Amino acid sequence: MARPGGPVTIRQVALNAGVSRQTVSNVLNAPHRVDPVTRQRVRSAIEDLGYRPNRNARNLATRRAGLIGYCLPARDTPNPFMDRFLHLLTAEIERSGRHVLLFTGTGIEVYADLVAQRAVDAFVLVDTVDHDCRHRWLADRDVPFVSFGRTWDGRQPGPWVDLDGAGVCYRLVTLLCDLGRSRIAFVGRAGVTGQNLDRMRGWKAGCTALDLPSDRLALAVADTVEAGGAAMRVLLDTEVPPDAVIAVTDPLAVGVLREARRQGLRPGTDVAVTGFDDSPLASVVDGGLTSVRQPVERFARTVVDLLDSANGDRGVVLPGEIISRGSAPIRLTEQDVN
Amino acid sequence: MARPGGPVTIRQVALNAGVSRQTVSNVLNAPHRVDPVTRQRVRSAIEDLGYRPNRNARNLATRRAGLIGYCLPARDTPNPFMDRFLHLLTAEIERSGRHVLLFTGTGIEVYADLVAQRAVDAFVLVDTVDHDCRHRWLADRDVPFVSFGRTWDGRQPGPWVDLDGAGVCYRLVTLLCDLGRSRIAFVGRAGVTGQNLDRMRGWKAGCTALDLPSDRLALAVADTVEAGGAAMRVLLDTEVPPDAVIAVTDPLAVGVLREARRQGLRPGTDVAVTGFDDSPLASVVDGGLTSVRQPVERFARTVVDLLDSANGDRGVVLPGEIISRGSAPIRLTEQDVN
DNA sequence: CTGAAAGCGCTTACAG
DNA sequence: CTGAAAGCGCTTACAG
Repeated sequence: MARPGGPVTIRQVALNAGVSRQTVSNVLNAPHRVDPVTRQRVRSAIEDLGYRPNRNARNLATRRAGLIGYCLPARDTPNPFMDRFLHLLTAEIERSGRHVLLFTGTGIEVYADLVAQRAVDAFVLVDTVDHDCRHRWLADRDVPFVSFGRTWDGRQPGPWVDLDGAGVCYRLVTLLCDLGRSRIAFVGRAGVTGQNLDRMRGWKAGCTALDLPSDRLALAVADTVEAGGAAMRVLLDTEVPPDAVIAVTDPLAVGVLREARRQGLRPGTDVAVTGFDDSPLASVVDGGLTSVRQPVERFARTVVDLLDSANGDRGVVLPGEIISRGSAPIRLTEQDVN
Repeated sequence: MARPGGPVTIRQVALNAGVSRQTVSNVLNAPHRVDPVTRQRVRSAIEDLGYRPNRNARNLATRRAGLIGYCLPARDTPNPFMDRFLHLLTAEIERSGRHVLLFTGTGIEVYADLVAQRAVDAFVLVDTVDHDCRHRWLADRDVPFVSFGRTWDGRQPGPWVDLDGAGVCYRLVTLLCDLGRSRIAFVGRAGVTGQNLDRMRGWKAGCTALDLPSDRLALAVADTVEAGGAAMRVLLDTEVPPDAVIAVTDPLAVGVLREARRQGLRPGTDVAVTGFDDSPLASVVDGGLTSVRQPVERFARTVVDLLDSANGDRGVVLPGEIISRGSAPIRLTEQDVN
């Protein structure tokens, strides 16, 4: 394995097998072109010497990088969901001998730099924001990419994958209604983003379809337990308080839950509460928090599929999975277990 | 920026500046060697054309990769602490124009492959286990690496960084004693690892130094809330139950807390509880969980320092920081706020 | 089927 | 200080 005299090159394999370097290359890249006998001989030499083509040399010749750029942004609060996604994405990309190249800079100049250096073949865009400028910038320069998340601005360039937030919220309303709930509130985030609006839309549509009121709405100022508690305080400070709350994140839901308990309400009984992302919080909360699990494996797989299929501007929405726990003991039907 | 005719090469810069390609290269890599006037002219051309050297070509010539390998292992349970570390490490490495290359395979053959392909310059080893075989393998082949975590087997090859677990546990005992606690228990993990033993050693040493008993010990079978609860049940099922518990992880501490409450004990009052890692859980728990925060910024910085200093087999232990919350309202002194 | 040639885009000694 | 030469280790047409 570890030869003296540095790493093994294609020249040594060629010498060892008694062929030219081109033939070794052909065995690796176009095996059908070389005689089975020669092929076997070369393969033995490769095996014996533990040869692996030098990545940089190969990349230079093929004008590829074998790397996919991924921005790992600074987060004020950890996001286990995104970390899981990164892991699965990395594994998926590895299957084709490529790897993920990580960077932290968020400015477009960082992308420009990576492109100019030919350091990556493509990008996977995450933490997409409304009107994200990266998509257009990359598309204009013919740099391949796939977006995890939408920019919510009409004609989004490039392929993308996202959760069907409206769909799962609609479904939550239906299931909460089955549970006998009729005053279903929604706790979103202030500074309404496309994602928020999407989920809110599903909630509204569900309420309308079932003839339930959809006027119980509170917006939290941050994605924290405290902000969730504050939002719940607002909701409870009305004539007829809600008997169910759909929160757009788990921390908010935990805050809602805590405030409810503080005001003497029994979670799951007096008020049903649901969150999003099925974070570790959800199972640690007393009694458990019902939450929407995102199909993170499918997201990762789909992203790589789109990356490799050059599928134009195709967008894919995937359904969320409702995980029922004590905070909202929803009875799932076969429709919910895909 | 985006020129027709593909990306800008060094040849075009040379033409544009009226010099040879070597001179352009020198301006980039040994500016002192070229005449200030020429240098300025070349720099203008670089600027005008938006030139950035092709990474692969440069790498091939310099026999470097500009990439640091990092294995992102599959986790059954999310680890926000390690994810933070990865982010900080990436940022730190970026400062020198390098990047992190991610992979998921844990077998040594994955490392061997990356090395043979010259895909990375070095590795950062995380999720180190007792008697980890990677360190010796890499050291034997002169592949640079730095370990985050110890192998706990005597002569560990290569530089490493780790938490002073014994030190912070010793300190915890002292502070809990100041709080009037005299029956301080320890909840570790079964299948005792070096990390466990290190922390346990600190706890034992602290108890001994203060003339406190150190016989209250329970081992949890998994790193979960449930296992923590089970361990606490064991500890409470004795003649004189503990009035303080040091748990080696936050999930275990949450389990301890929950079990205590279930048995009618008031956390922070009847029994003080501390955890490790200052995870999001710690601040979400009612009243808050006192926890040991790891100096993750310093870890990342130190790892990169060691990576670049070729500092032989130097090992660095860094102190933990105690974050006091309701579950163990420890009074910190200036000694604890470094 | 196989190999001699050219080239990928840089850098590193080394003459001038 | 500057440039002609050689080389990094591959691959890709293209003759034979």
